[in-house]
Amino acid sequence: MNDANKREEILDVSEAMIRRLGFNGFSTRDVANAVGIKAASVHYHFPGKADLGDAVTERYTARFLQSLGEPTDFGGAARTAIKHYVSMFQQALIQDGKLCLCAVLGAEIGSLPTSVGGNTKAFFNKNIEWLTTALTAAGFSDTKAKANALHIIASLEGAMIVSKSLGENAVFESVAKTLVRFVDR
Amino acid sequence: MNDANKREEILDVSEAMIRRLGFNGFSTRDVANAVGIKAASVHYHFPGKADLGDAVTERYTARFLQSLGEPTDFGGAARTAIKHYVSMFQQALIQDGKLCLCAVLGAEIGSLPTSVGGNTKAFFNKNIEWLTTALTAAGFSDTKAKANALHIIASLEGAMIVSKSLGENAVFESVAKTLVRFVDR
DNA sequence: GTCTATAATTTGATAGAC
DNA sequence: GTCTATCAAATTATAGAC
Repeated sequence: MNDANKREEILDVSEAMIRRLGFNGFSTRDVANAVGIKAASVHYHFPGKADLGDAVTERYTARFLQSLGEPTDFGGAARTAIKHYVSMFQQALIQDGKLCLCAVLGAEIGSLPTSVGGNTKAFFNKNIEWLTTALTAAGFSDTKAKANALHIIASLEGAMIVSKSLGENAVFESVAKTLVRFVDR
Repeated sequence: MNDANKREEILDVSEAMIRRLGFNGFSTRDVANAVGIKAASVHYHFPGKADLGDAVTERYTARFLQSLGEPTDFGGAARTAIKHYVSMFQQALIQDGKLCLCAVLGAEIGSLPTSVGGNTKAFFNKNIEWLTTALTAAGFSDTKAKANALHIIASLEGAMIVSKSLGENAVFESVAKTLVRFVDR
């Protein structure tokens, strides 16, 4: 395992822990143990926990946006765009069994390092922009596109939390289904 | 300040801290400082932090359900029932500047004491039941009532988180407005 | 890059005086 | 009920050897 991979491994484990336990629910030692190194080595790669949080949120946002692709690629098909968007969250919850990183961080935004809070905010803004652009391209007015974008991201983030809390994927599935029908009208 | 009030004061401060910082974002010492007593005195009222979490979640759920009233009080008026339900969350976010307690706890459910996680789950189940009953009383089929109930609570919890993260109440207001129109059809 | 060793601080909690 | 005093463990690091 070379350096670059070890760094990525630390990020992988940290992201998983934040999404399962919250930013204040684990220690750098926990990360070290899971990776198989010592806590001091984690601090070599990331001086402070805030730096670790920064790197995790930046990587997560970049990866998420890249997987999303261009919002204009769906042309006039709003339903296709929304289905694609919904499937991104669905995959995270159902396959990985994990919440959206920024749903967790957003819930504890008051106790996050400033930079991590800023990255969380940026994630939401970029997602809203993506959805608004996709819906505008599908013929929605600017006002309706924005309102629908907010509704979609809020529903999905909330559905993940409720679904995970109840231990029933069916909750998320139901909301996702309702959402696709809803936006399609 | 008599005993009963001091206990309530501890609960007030603890609830506020959980809703702002998350369950792992504060210490019993923080609570003691805010109340103006010593940490040992907090432990007299609540032996462990889990007991404190239990009491906060139980009180929150009871108070929330009482404020909600009976779901059948709205008769056939789905829009009135939903508006009332939405206003409960609106008040918390806009006036108190705080998220729903269980939105925060649900996001960090993986690192909560078992009993607190159970109370969080119970809050969601009771809310879903309230909404389902209200919509059924308004003429929705059982299936549609349930699907709408899940959609409503998910949207509101998610909207609070996104809104708080972005520092814009407008996000919540938009989702609330969309939601009332949506359910009304 | 990773280790050992260490340290300052915080945290959750208890014992026992008042 | 609240306090002082205390504690063990955990947490977030840092210094310096290898």
